Amino acid sequence: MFSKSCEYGIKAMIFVAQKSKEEARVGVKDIAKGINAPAHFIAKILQELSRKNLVQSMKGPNGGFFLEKTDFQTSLADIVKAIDGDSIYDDCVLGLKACSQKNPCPVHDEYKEVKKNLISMLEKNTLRDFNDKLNSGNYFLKND
Amino acid sequence: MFSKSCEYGIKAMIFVAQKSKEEARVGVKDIAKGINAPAHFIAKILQELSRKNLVQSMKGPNGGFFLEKTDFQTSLADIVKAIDGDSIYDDCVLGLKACSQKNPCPVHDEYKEVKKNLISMLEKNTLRDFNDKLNSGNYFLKND
DNA sequence: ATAATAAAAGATAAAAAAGTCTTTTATTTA
DNA sequence: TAAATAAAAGACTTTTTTATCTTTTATTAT
Repeated sequence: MFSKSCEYGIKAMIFVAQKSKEEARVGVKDIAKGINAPAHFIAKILQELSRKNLVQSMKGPNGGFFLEKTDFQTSLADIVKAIDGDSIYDDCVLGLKACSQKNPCPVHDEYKEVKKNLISMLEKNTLRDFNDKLNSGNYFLKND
Repeated sequence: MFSKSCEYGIKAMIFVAQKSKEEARVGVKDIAKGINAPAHFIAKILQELSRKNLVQSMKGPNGGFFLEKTDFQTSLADIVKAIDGDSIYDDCVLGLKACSQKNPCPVHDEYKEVKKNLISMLEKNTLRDFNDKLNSGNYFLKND
């Protein structure tokens, strides 16, 4: 479904959201531990997300990644698009270059519904939502 | 969503279904042209599907791949499982090893619906269905 | 039988994705 | 101002996926 980078990116963003209340910043090492991912790899991913302004960062002592208030309304779709691009929106299930309503592959019509469902899910769920879930203690960002 | 092998596999199966009426067999080269895919690559994929008995094959002159009557009821899910394994059924969207109802990732609940929708689509659509669609002339297995 | 045809099988190669390591730059604290 | 800290950047390595090439085996037609 998503690339590994994207899976890590989503988890990292949720983790930072969770930890970045009241001006606190989270370092790459903490994030890496918190989501069970390779530190250098997520550093790279977060740098990309930082360039695209989905997350903020600060160098030096007490530096790290953090979110501004408005960043909490970032949706899963925003993160996925920033990392994996628009493939979920644009690509044909069967990989046809120019699959469209007018030029559909045999699976186009049936897949359209699934896709709509998926995109709507990605667009309506924001970092704030996941934050609330994690606070309930019943959801996890790692389990091994 | 699916691996390239799986995309090719689905297209190849639909193509063979389409062409394999009345005992006719289709060669790898024809399939490759028909779905715009590398011949050796789809040969390998079809060999795998043949071993799993989703498609039949015959060597020698007038040999090639073909379907038996019962093969037409093969669903997309059958093909996907044969090539990509059960990852669509089993894997967590965020890649957690042991994500489950009791140990869910933050996206688990929301993704469950999407997944259900996707699986139901894959299970209900068979080669016969796509055959009918292609026969209508309004659907395509390649467009470049 | 022999030659031709086409899939089966397996080795090899190329490309992309995932992951690691090192150096540089910005920031803070002493 | 110097040392310490932590992200930024980019080179590099490994692994996986995708693709190609060659040899073998089965089948058919002459």
